[in-house]
Amino acid sequence: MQLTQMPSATLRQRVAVMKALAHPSRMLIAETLMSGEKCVCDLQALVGADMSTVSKHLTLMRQAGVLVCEKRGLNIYYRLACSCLGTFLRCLDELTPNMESCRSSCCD
Amino acid sequence: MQLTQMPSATLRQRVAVMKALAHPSRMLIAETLMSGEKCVCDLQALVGADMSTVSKHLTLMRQAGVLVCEKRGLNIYYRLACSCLGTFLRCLDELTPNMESCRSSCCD
DNA sequence: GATCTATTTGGCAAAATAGCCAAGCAGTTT
DNA sequence: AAACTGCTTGGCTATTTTGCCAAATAGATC
Repeated sequence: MQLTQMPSATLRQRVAVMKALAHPSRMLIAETLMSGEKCVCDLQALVGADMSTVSKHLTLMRQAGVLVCEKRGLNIYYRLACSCLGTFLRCLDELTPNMESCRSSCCD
Repeated sequence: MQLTQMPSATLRQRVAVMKALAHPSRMLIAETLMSGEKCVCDLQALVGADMSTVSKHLTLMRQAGVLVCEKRGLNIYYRLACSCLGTFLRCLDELTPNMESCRSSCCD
């Protein structure tokens, strides 16, 4: 692997963000946080996995720069760090209808 | 794992797109294709991996709906299927400067 | 029709990721 | 200060992803 051209820091940052969103539980968390911050226990209830698993997902997303957290009282609240995500996801959702043509190989 | 709420087809589609972009070689391919279509051998030269590896990356991206391909003459040309990607990536790149605060835990 | 060219597919080993349990930890309440 | 609350970390196994090689394929050229 010999990835020239783009600044590698930029590339790594972008890939980290994509990885942070490339999992059903994490995508659901991101979607949910678009309507405002939530504490870890809320997100655990949403995802339905072990608390430790959810915590690890959140750490990953925070380290990628997708989420920010803040401690208030007993709870830790997470929220989205960037607003551009919603726009992108809505665009992707609209892409879905014409998917059949995209999924097939051009050699079929 | 018990992911309620969002239509699961939408969730799966979104996750597939994110996975398709969550790899340095594939992100580089996506970035490159923003300036127009390229054939597989061009992309192999860019990425610097085995041809079969690049081909598998391209298949993954096509199946996720990120790329479309077309055969012309001896070559197969790949291009981006959606234009919204560029906007999102530029937004992410601008996010980078304030990353330090995002990466740290709120409990530090 | 044999050969060449561009690309895909199969198969496998190595590396990365996911998720559970148990244990740790920092504030809070008693 | 003991016990509780909300969350994170360590450790482990199971699953998924990655990337190479070798083999297959489809169309172009000889």
